[in-house]
Amino acid sequence: MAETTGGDGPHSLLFLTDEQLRKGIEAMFFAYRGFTADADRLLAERGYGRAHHRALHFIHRVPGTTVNNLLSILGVTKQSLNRVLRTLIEDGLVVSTVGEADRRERNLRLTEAGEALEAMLSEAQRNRMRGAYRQAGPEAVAGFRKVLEAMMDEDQRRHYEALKARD
Amino acid sequence: MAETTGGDGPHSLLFLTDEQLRKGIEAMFFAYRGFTADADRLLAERGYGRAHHRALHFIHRVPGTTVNNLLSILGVTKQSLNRVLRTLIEDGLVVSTVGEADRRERNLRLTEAGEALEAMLSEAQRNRMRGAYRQAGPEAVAGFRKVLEAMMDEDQRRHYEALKARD
DNA sequence: TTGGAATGTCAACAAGGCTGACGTATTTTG
DNA sequence: CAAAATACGTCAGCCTTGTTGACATTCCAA
Repeated sequence: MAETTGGDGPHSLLFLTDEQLRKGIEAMFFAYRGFTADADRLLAERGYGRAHHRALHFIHRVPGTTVNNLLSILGVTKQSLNRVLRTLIEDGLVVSTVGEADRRERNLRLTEAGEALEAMLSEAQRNRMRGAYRQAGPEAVAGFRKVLEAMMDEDQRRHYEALKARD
Repeated sequence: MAETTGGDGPHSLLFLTDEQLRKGIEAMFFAYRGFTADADRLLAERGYGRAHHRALHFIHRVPGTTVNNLLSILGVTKQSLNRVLRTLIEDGLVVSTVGEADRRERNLRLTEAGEALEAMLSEAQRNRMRGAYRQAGPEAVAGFRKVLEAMMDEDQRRHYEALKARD
């Protein structure tokens, strides 16, 4: 009985107190800054921002993806994405080709230079994540992923799962 | 031997593969959107943004804090913070008083209206977090926190720990 | 008393969100 | 076949929130 109401064991509900929730909220805030810090530095050196990183990341993950699909993953307007995409194309990091089945669509792919930058950013972010994973251990990592997945909106989880299913 | 190199058990290093790290990275990206979504909606209805939320949150957490301390927690420039702070003061959500020990400093506090808005935003974010915690369970939550803490920069962790130590 | 620290303010600028409107090409549908 | 819907790009304008730089004020401390 004490196990479900007052105890500290695995069936305790003490992890749902406002104070515990608040610590989780603050942890998310501070950790997200660390999460993006390294890539942000690399991007700034090249005159890019996080928006460019996001585009590079998802075009790398889903080569040949359409503009519409990217819009839905990123959750921004086409005008906003277009601005970023235009500079990436002008700079020779992304190529846009007319769709084969549906010629209204554009298929987006990274060039070699685009892949190179994506790899650099991705490596920086993986290094940060690897350090955290190693420090925390496999069980913690499983919990980490579980909580994050439960925190997503439906739409976001749909995109996340679709990406997870790839390779 | 297989336990440390090839196995899937608690001593496996398979959680450090690039693919696992990538899933963690994408989980962070999508989850952070969910994390902020509810409060963002409430803020937008009132003509505020995330910057206002962050200021309200940390002033609530450390009543009487100085501008400088807030700057260091938030990691932005004083000009950027000042703009946000000014609107909050004009709108009667924050009061700034001259410091007693050091009259150069300004002590920041929430008014009743400020506390009310903070409580509303905080509740929205806690609800989201509570849902995720409940779904994931206490062990997962412990791992979640552990990984996030390991992901922070030194400075950020310092601020995080200082806040954790309060009440 | 003077130098430095803390704070505030003005100006200018950029990234990256947003809305609304419009044009064009293409596909789908009635 | 004509009309509607879709995919995309773009122009114009607005907002928030970040940045730098310059400068004034106030106050503490050497």
